Amino acid sequence: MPELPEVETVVNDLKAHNVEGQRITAVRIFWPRSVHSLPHRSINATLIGRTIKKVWRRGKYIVFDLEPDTRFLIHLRMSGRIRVVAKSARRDRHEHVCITLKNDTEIRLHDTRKFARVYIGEKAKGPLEKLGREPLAGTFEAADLLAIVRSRSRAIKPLLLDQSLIAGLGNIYTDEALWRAKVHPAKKSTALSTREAAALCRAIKAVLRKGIKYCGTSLGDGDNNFFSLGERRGRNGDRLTVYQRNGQPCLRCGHMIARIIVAQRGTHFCPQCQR
DNA sequence: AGTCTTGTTCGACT
DNA sequence: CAGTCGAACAAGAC
Repeated sequence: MPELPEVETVVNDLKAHNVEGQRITAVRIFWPRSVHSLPHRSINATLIGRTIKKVWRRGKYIVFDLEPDTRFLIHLRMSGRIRVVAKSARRDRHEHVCITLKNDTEIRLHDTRKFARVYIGEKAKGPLEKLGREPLAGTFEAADLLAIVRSRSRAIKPLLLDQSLIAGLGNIYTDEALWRAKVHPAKKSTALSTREAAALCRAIKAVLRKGIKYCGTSLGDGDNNFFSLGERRGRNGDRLTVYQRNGQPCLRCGHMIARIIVAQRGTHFCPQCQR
């Protein structure tokens, strides 16, 4: 599923497909619940005729800054994918929102599960305001993570997944970061030492950068698997250290990787080196 | 053919 | 209030 590195990959691919600078000429919606707009009828007025000035990422949101001043967001949730295709291309039955551009291409939201959302105009403000720190920002340092883990008393894994504290981590990269930092996913956040918090901060940045470097994680061929534009697979799946490696040996100590449930989430870790 | 699974958000409950 | 738990979302896998 798309987490920070996957969303970053999609943003990079959108830039490579030259959507920046294009004017929006039409919007077609085939599954209304995929769109959050206020009021819903103003979608055309908010988008059509405006130019996409910049595409960027905040947490797991794709942000489209428009000119004149407004924006829309896309959150891919579990199985959402973005396509940029000729507007004449036949619509797939899972393509729920099509945004036509001046150059006769379309940005299409494809989602078998229909959980992905497009936030338009006023509705695009709230989601970004609720987000916490950007983990890859240079200003996000060990001391910042330490302050966050000390500010709450809960298991470290759900804390890392809390988008209002740190924006962009999901199940995959959280498990990867905790393994790398040798921290047990169920350990109480307040019990982390200064040293552990520093290691975890470094681990978070490292696993996210690695994910971006290999254009995201695509596991298997299922419908909720991640693909970027052009059905391009991420190559980070082969490089995961713990996620979905339960039953296989730990790459550090050889102990068998375990799968447990933490905060109702499937969690992969090494019982030997993560205490 | 019904049940389970999946990630995220949100609301209810403790 | 802070944290935990479960529901809802939707469709594919089994």
